Amino acid sequence: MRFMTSLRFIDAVAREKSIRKAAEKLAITSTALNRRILQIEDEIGQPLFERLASGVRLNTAGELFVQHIRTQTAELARVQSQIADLSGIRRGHVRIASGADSMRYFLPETVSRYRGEHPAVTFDLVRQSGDSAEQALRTLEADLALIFEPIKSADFQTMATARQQLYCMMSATHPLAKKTIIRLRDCVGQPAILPRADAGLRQLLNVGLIRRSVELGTVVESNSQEFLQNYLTHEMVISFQIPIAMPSDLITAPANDSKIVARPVDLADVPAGILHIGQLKGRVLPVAAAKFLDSIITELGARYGDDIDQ
Amino acid sequence: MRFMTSLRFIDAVAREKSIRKAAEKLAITSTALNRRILQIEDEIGQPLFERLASGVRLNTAGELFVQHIRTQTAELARVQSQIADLSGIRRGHVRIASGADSMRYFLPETVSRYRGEHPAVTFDLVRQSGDSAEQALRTLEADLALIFEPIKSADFQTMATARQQLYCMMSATHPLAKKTIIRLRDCVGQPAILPRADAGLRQLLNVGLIRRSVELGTVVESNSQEFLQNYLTHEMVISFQIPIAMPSDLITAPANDSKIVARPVDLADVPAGILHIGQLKGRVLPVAAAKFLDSIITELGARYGDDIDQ
DNA sequence: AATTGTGATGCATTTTTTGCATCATATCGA
DNA sequence: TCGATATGATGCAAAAAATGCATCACAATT
Repeated sequence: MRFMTSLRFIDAVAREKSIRKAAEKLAITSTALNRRILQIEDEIGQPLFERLASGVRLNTAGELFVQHIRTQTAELARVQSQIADLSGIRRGHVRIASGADSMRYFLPETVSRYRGEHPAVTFDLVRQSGDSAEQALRTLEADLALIFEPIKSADFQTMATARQQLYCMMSATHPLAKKTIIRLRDCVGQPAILPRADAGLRQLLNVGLIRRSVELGTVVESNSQEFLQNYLTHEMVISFQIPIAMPSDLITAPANDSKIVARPVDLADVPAGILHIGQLKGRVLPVAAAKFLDSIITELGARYGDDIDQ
Repeated sequence: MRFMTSLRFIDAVAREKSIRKAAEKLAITSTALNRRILQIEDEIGQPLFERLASGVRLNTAGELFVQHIRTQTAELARVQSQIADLSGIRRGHVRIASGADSMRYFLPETVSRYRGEHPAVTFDLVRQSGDSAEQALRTLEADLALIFEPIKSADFQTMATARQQLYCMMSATHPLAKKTIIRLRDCVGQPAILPRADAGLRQLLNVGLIRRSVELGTVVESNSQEFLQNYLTHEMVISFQIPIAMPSDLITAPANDSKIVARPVDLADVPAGILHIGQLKGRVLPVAAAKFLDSIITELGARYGDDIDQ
């Protein structure tokens, strides 16, 4: 959209906090970019940026204006999506910020099914921690966020939730694999590999461990779920996971020859965590995003039945 | 604002329903305007206007897009006003749609007082019937509307109301002037000059007349309040008016030598009408408009005490 | 059939935007 | 303390975009 150019540029400068850096990203010279900014500031009647030796920073007026730019950009996207929707085939672009949990199996499956029905819809999927996912909603870089515990911002509007019981993962030959339900006391001293402390799952687990005075033999911490899962096949260790981050049939229809098994942790030891699916409070989503949200809710309902729509 | 040019142009074409007419108003050639529209349509990916032999008309996509343009324009004005407000002196522009009643004395006085405090704020005051005032709010041509009975649109958000008792106006030498309260039966057959049927006041009066089976000797109908009032000094006729459309001291402190007097009509015959002050539902007003609305409410409170804020 | 209105388009002109070279200034490190 | 290296601002020429004129194609009206 040509008429949005200057606004896009200002947004970019605000994000990069530097005219030259933004210019590079935008593939124009700093001269041109600088001039556009000066021109807008001139039309507004006062500066939007403070000039520092290290670059630029938004002043109060700039904060207001950039906020306006971002909502207008999102609004335009919504209107465009609505207009595209008139022509029959649904078009549009959906931007999702999500923790790693949903990004493994749930989103690939759900996005793929949705694209099967609406091939003209495209997606951005950004793996982010809960905090930055909420931030992405606020800056309108994302339409939807999937966050597993905890929600911090008051701007987050939960559209659906899914209870996620903690599961203990291990090799099929691990002694604990014989049990159908795992108690934390079974795990005392067990070598374990865990996600790092910033993951919602780890926080949930920690609360349980402290309450039951259980200590694990933590041998590896990693923020790579890939690593955690694959490591299980190499050493007799336990790990923990929530259903959404597992292949969809691992619990419901486990293969007999599966090398990895998942056993639920007793809810008395660790209560179920909540996966939140939401958007920026008060925002009207583009058609494509709104419909994909429906699709997510349907899928969660099919899998976990006990969701709560809000 | 330079980046709004194309959008402004499209809005103008939508209003004029003709590229050439709009071009004339915008002081450019139809060529340039036509090209801008083609360009935007190209970027959107589909046409916004239907081309007719007599001009153009918005199609569904165009309706959506023009609606977006209008809200965006209003939002920009609000942000600009908010930014201007940062610099201390309040700046901005307030656009008011109002019936003739408030336009006579109330708005001149109120606007003038407000401008005394904030000289950098400018005003548009458009005299309109109730229906088109509501329409002006919807198309975002007006920030505030003052409408005397009845409110039709669900998009109208009443921010304040003032009860307005009907008054009978006449020459000081008119026989009825001796009464302190006028009953409708006193007016049977009296030569009267009345506003036309589209005025809220006339509708209010009609209901009372029918209820009391009273007929006036209507000698003149006019939609010019100026005419109605001045005619009273030339012929022994009665007219009707509401307080907001009278000089502010005509009721509270009438001069002894005043040629025109106002006497209240018994509330049992004609109930008080309601003057509504409101905005488009859900809209966030620019600072200047919001503050002027406060000013209106204060003034109404001082005059009529019995307003209801909503 | 002629006239009058509409929007669309090729081309020359004007206006705006862009990029290069350079300046003024602030910060950091030797 | 003095370069070295960042930053944003600015004069000027080149590139790109917008504009206006003349004209076309089409439809409705007279």
